[in-house]
Amino acid sequence: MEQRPGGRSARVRDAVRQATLAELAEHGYSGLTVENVAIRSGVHKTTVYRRWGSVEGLIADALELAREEPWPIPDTGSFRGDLRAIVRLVQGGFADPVAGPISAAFVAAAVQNGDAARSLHDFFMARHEQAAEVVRRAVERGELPADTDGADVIRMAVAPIYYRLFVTHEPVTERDAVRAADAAAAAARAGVIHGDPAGRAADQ
Amino acid sequence: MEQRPGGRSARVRDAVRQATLAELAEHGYSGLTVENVAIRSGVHKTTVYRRWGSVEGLIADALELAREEPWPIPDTGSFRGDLRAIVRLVQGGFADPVAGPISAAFVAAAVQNGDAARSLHDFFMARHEQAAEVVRRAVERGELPADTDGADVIRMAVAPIYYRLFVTHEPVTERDAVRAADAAAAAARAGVIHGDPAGRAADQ
DNA sequence: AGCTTAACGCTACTAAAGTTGCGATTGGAG
DNA sequence: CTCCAATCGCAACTTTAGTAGCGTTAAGCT
Repeated sequence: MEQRPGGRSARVRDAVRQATLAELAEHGYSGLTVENVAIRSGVHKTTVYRRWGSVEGLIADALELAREEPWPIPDTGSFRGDLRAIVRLVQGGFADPVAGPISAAFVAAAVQNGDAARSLHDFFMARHEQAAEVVRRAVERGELPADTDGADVIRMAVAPIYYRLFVTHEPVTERDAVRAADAAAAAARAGVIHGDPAGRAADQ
Repeated sequence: MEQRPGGRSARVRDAVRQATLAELAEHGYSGLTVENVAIRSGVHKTTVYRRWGSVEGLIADALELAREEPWPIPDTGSFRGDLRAIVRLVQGGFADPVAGPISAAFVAAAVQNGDAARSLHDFFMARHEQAAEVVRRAVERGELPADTDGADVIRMAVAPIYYRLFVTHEPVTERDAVRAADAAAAAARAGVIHGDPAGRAADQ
């Protein structure tokens, strides 16, 4: 009756997760197939289908793994510097030949599959909350209005990167990243990205 | 040797295009299949495969149709008003039960297929260029610095909408749209979104 | 150690996606 | 009007994705 997280199941899960990431890095999302993951992991095809259901299930599971590892929140001393560092970290991640395709695959999978979308949603909520730390510090330093919505500042800063990558399919340079960060910083400083009067704290 | 744009081919193409849009509106991108489009259009499955190749090809073609029809660029008298109107138009489009799924399908298809990505790229380049008109007017009125990058202001304004919809999968309210527009306006007014010194006019 | 059973491996099967070859239309030029 | 070639319709086929049934393995408990 009890689960068996300590034994074979755990080994299988790890093998499949790792194979999924490796396949994603090599062939991207459109080249990801259950059969190839099964072969690479040494786990049988039927088993993968039983436990993960589909390609999107594999990705949703890999996302949980990605969510666990924390994020280096910068502390440069200035708000503009922190924000620039965050956005450049995002841009650099997508430019990386290994991490880039994997991250892009997560976004691509979530566009199609509800489970992956939920996983990605949770992932970003955690990221926004972590990154909002730089806004809190800026408020304490008096650089920003007290009612600034931290998570929304992060959204404004990184959104143009994702917009270029996944919507308009334009190239993204480091210069674009810096500009997006500066734009969000300017808007925050102008007091435009303020917290809501009505309770909207819990999104969704 | 010559093409035959006037005859049967044109009829077939129109039928398939229309069937594609209808199927997208009903079942969304994940429910779009070549076979159903073939049945609905009255065109044989093989023919659709030969001319469009795949589901993504169908969408890429439908996109060209969408690109042709022009866009109502607002003229409210103030830059902030114009920008708000544009972003709310985008947000409203995705909220529409008919246009929403179709637009979302375009984005979803482009994430996976190179042809669809190119089509969508061209589509947005045209849109940005058209919408940048509101920035030009604002510059003439003296509301913005002369070297403001019009297309980039539009990008900053609409990016958070797409970011929420297709990346973080958060709900998008009208309030979010207004805030995104105001943030971009504030950044533009602060002179952060300025044109490049080195020639980067031709993107890509 | 021995037992129980959740989880896995394997083969065979079904369903759906996509392809091929050929004969039938049809638009357009002489 | 006649002919030609591009395009389409059609049926059969191949390939790939996903499922079902059943025997086998091994984790965890006594």
